[in-house]
Amino acid sequence: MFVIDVMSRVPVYEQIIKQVEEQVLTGILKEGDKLPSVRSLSVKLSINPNTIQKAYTELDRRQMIITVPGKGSFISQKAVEVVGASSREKLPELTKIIRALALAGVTRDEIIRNVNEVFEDMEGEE
Amino acid sequence: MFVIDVMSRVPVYEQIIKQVEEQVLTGILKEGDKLPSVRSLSVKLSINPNTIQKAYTELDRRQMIITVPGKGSFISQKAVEVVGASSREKLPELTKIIRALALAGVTRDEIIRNVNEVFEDMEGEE
DNA sequence: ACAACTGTACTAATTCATATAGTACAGTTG
DNA sequence: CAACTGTACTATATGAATTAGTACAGTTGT
Repeated sequence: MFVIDVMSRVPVYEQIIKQVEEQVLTGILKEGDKLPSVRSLSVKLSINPNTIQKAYTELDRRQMIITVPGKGSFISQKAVEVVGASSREKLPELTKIIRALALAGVTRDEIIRNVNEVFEDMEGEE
Repeated sequence: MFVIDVMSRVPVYEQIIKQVEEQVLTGILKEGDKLPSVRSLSVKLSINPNTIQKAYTELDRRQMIITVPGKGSFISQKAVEVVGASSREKLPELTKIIRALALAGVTRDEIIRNVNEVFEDMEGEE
């Protein structure tokens, strides 16, 4: 369900958040789907429960999931909308990377080819 | 010369390295240019000299600069080549961001428009 | 009612990279 | 010789991330 790299400089709780977002976007996780419980996931990943809880608390704050005490945490109805909006905020980041690549001598055609490849790959997956 | 954000999660020494790389790529820094001395830069930026030294040591290890004990640190002849090569390694990162944007509903046209804008802006600057 | 699950809250301790502080040594410049 | 340059080293401090442990409360199924 989740793959954690404990050596990464990205905090574990952020890795979890990111992977939930990705799986919501790709449709792996849909509205109403239940996330693993804090305790069970902590066992599966060999991560302290508090770290998992931190991720879940943040996901709940963003309204990506709805947590019901005693029942569990579930993907919210607004999840796709929320993560879609936050992803759009990455457009400036895209611009920065393109600039860096361009300065390094990567051509416009090369980048556009890359863009097209990504879209074609994704259409192939659907 | 350098702008440091001490609140950033990116370490100060990495910020310095990044800005030297950028300035080499944009031509602000050219072969033979002298970097500020470790001590003077530490005063300018109000950063501990050891932090500056860490950045310079790493730049030297990458052969971006050549340091001459007693004289100073200078942009190397290989600098553009080195930073260009490392920037190319960011192509996979570009792919990841494009995927995320695409999943979030950003269209192919929208992204390609962004690519073209960046290149047109850069041509305007030259 | 009870056992086994669920989320939540809280304090304390630990770990680690980053950054700071201070000192010392050696080469260069004018 | 004074004032600069880079380098090396140890010790300390800081703060985020993580771990550890405990406790409380709601839900589920038998």
